[in-house]
Formats: sequence, structure tokens, C-alpha cells
Amino acid sequence: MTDQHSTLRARRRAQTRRTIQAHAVRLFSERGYDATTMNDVAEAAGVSPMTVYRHFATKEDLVLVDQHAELVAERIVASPAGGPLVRRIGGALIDAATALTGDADRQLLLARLQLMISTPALRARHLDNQYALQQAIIGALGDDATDPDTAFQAQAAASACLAALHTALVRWAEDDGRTDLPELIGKALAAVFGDDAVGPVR
Amino acid sequence: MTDQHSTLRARRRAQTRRTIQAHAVRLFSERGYDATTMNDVAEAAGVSPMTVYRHFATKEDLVLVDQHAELVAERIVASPAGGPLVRRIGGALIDAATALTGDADRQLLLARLQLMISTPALRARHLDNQYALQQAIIGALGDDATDPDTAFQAQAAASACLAALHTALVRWAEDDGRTDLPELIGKALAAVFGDDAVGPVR
DNA sequence: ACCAAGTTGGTAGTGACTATCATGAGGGTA
DNA sequence: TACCCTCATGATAGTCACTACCAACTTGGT
Repeated sequence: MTDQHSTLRARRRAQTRRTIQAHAVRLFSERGYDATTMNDVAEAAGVSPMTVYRHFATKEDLVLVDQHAELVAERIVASPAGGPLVRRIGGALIDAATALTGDADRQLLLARLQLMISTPALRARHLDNQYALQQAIIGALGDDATDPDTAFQAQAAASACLAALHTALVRWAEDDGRTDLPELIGKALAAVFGDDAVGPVR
Repeated sequence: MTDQHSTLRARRRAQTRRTIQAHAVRLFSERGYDATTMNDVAEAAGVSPMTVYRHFATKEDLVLVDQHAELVAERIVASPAGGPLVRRIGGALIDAATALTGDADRQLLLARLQLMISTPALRARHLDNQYALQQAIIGALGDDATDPDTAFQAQAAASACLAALHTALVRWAEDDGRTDLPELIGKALAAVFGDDAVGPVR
């Protein structure tokens, strides 16, 4: 629907959005998140404060916005429905991480992640995003939500997988992205569930 | 240090603090968190807005403040140092939950938890508090932080335990506190780590 | 009675965020 | 080419969380 306008207008909009976010992340990293105002970001990006709010609903979104949930969810749906929960979820997380860290703006991803971890307000909202991701995963699993016990187990398994993911992300950020992220996620999952639960050794 | 003043002054201060929080949680539950201003809280509690800020640094703290971390940490320290991580941490969480749900202001705890889960801003900060609790747990484990791999495994185990805790808390809040919280936590841990990992069946 | 310290209240600000209206630049249609 | 219609952007004024800063009052010990 809103996609294939692809005309000049859409490209410009996407461009200003990228510009704003790039300047925002840069300023936040340089001066600190709290010490940077929305006006500072607008000025650096060469737009009015209003335009910043048009593209990012909150200051936190300047760092946090992503739609990785879809990426993970579609891999969950594609995974064999019969397998153990942890393997399905863990595999999807590793696959998604492989795709993301191969991406061009991997540096931006790393900078954003480091901000998320070091800034309390951002860390909180990041964790909440993970919680939203958890609900997306539950939905993608396609299990019958009718049985409360099954649902409870799915919640528990997914939350633990995401906890492992977060542990790996923190480690990755601390290493400035030098280590292989998918491998780190695999190690974290193995540390939680045991070496055999995650799948064949890479 | 700051405790045994216990004189009239300290008791009054504690009293106003309780009054403010009680009115705040009531208003938040009735009208919604975002629809209630700090002035509303102050007015309902019969104090000036300044006084509210003196007792609670942020609006979120009106719902979130607790020092459960110490409660858990001291139980971790008391647990046998040799055992498996998951059992030590899980046991401490269950013990702490048993103590808290037996408490007098259990209703307040439940109301606060329901607010935390339903309000995005509060949920985010609650999850961040869990993250802080995780660090407290890691510290209480007393493991050598020198070995990065050991530390990484401790982080992964602790984060997964807290994820299970959170799953149990959500379920408890949904049930309006009717189910037994410690038992729920045990089930969540069992769902994540397998039935044998948590300890002898209750 | 007197002083020190702690609790409270008032004022004036900053900064995130919203609502509303105005303007000018695409982009399809006659 | 001329005409709208949409949409991205901008400016203004306002709300609300939160922060100094200063003033007044109460309590507890000497």
C-alpha cells in the first residue's frame, strides 16, 4: 500500500529520516543521550524540530526503532512446526542475527546497541522491545493458545531465549562487534539450555 | 545508619510517603497512568507537588520502587556455593516470592504489578529493574569474574531465570494473585530448564 | 530558650511532546 | 500546460515531568 510510491517524495522522506537518525546517534554517542536535546538533533540534521518528531515519535525512537521482529517472526513460521521450542526460537534468532550483521549499516547497528546498553532510559525501552518481540514469537509459533499450560510454557521458553539473546548482544557490544554475533548467541543459548538443546554444532 | 532515628520525624516521613504512594497507585489504576498528573497525585495526597518529588524521584518510582534485589541477593549468598547456578538462583527467587506474597501489603504489590504490566513506560522500567536485579544476583553468586566464559555463563543463566520469573509474575497478575506465586515460578523454571533442574518437587 | 537539621512549600525555569494552522513542493488528471 | 490534491515541512502556543533555588516551619537535642 504505502510502499510502491517509491517516487521522489518517498525517497526524500526516507533520506531525511536516515539523516536525522545518523546525526542523532552521532550526537548521542559524542555528548551523551541526556545532554543532547531534540533541538540539537534538528539543528545538526538541518531540519526543524517538528520534522524530527514527524519521523520519530519519541527521542528514544531515534535510537531504538527497528523492525527486527518481523525478521525473526517469518523465520519462526518457516521452521518445522514439530521441533522443540527452544531450537525453533534459537535458530530463528541466530539466522536473523546472521542477516543483520552482514548488513551494510552494521556500524550504525553497533553504535545504537552501545547507546541502548549504556543509557538507562534506552536500556529500559530496549528491554520492552524485546518483550514485544517475545509476543511476536509466540504468535509466529502457531501453537494453540487455547491450552493455558502450553501457552505458559511457550512464554517461558521464548523469554528465556530472548534473555540469552540479550546476554549475547551485551557481550557483542562490549567487544565492539569484533566477535561473531550468531556464534555468541549460540553460546548463550547453550549456556542456558545445555549444549545439546540448541542444535547441531556449527 | 539512617534508620534508628525512628523518632516522630522519621515515622511521619514514612507515613506521608506511604500515603502518597497509596493515592498514586489508586489514581493510576482508576484513571490510567498517563491520564494522571503529578499534581493530581499531590492534591489527592494532600501535599504539595514538591513533596511528591522529594519522596519519589520520578513518576515511575511511584509504582516501581522496591528493594527486592537485596532480598534475593542475601538468599543467593546463603545458598550452597557449589550447586548448579540455575538451582541457586531459582531457589532464591522462589524463597523471596514466598516472603513477599505473605506480606501484609500484598494487595498493593499486586496492584503495582498490574500497572507495571499494562503501562508501557512502567513495563519498560520494570524490565530494566529486573536487569539491575540480574547484576545483583551475579554479584551475590561470588563467582570469579576473572574468567570471561564463566561470567558469560552466569549472565546467561541469571537472565534466563529472571525471564522465567517475569513470565510467572505476568501470569500471577493476570490471575489477580489467586494462584500461588512461588509455585508459578517453579513451573516457569521447569518449563525453561526441564523438570529436574529446579530442585526437589515441592 | 536556642540552635541545628530536616521537612515542606513557592517560583521560575528547561526540555520532551502535542495540537493546530499555514505553506510550499510533488504528482496525477483534464 | 494548467489545475487540484496530497503530503512533507515549518511556526506557535501549550501541557507536563522534572530541576534548581530560596523561604518558612517543625522537631530534637543542648
